[in-house]
Amino acid sequence: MTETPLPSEVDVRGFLAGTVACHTEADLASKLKLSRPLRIKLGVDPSSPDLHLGHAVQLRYLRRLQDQGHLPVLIIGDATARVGDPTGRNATRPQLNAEQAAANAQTYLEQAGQVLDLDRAEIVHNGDWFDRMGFMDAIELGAFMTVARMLERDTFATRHAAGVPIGIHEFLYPLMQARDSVEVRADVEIGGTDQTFNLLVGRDVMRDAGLEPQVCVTLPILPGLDGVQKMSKSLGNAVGLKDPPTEMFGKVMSVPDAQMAEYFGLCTDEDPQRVETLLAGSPREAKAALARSITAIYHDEDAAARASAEFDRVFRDRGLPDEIPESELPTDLVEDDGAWIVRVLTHLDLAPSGSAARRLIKEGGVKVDGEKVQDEQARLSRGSHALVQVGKRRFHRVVVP
RNA sequence: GGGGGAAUGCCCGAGUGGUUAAAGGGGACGGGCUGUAAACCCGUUAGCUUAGCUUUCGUAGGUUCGAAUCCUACUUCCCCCA
Repeated sequence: MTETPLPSEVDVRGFLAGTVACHTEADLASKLKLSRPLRIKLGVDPSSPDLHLGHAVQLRYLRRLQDQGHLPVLIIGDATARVGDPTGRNATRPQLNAEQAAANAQTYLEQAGQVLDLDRAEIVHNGDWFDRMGFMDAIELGAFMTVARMLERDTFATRHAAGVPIGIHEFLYPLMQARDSVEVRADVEIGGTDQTFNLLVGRDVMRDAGLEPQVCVTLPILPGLDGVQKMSKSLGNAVGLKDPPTEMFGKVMSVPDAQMAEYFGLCTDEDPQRVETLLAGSPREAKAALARSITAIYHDEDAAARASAEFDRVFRDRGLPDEIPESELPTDLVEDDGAWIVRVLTHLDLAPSGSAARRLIKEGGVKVDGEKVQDEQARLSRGSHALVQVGKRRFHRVVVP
């Protein structure tokens, strides 16, 4: 018994396309009826200066709402960054100092601007209000939460059970985030599904402040390049929005096959029909299309095409990349019979230590001018130019004085 | 305040006097293969011009022919009781 959807229901569906959950749809429907731009809050902690595709999932969603006429309210969490969001952490986060937070915030905005139109967004820093609050204000905020409720959270439950310490300040984090919602009078707050608890606390705190509770919309979490854990810079499984084209392309090529569909959906604007066709075909081709599509978003079509061509050249055909760093060896590295390969490798940072360099040679991972180096004692003769290669993808041209 | 426990290599984690530079796993790196920096298989994973030497198991001392393993003090952390 399907009924004809009311106009607001249509709006709700459009609003929520691609999201995971919404608390509550009824609230959202009534907010949409206000026929004014909704204030969409996204809180970001400048804890790490580099944004990656995981952040972009949220930014891209925000961009869509922005294009529907809503107003993104970006909260730069310079205060919250100094506390550290415990979500998903099995250890207390390092607390940032004010300068680090400020510097990170700057680069954050630069990168967010690749996705969002910052001229049509409101940007605020939560230090503006938290720095003014006194200790008693914080206590009052703390009265909002019960220890039992906090301990129900998986993050804390796990840590508590494992005997990993939990700082009191970490309990305050969700309350700070909730307080932000009051300050900016958020209509809607968005975040990853792992943020559900934090988002919902905002509803309670807003209600108490005599405001309409915000609608909480959660978005899927993008898995990292390992295909298992969530994308995160500290896990080293992230594709940075600032990554140069070839690196971005290459990293996407290392996404496990099973995650391709998810990446297409969350990171690209590709038409679902086309995606289906691609996924039905050669996985190699599909992934190349994915990599190209993503690279084009953060660079341009041209750069993506070049990155794609270079990838084929370097990895499929075992050729040389476009740009190879070049440098001249310092003279103190060069002896009468030339420059010792082990020293050259460590000097160029192609190996972290002499022992590691020797190991690489033993493993057959070092080539000079395309020839595998067999002898650890090999020298690059004086006055020569040499192309040094380690593994499949690290190249360096050196001039031996 | 009282009692108990823990600190090991990039991470997790075994190891309670002697082939222990330290099991196993993860990660990373290298090789092979390929459809890619997927998957799979193999190898490497402290430093040092390396058949050898030096340093490493929270810190500082001590016992011993010999210690990550025993003792003392210190530091840090966790748990339980109050």
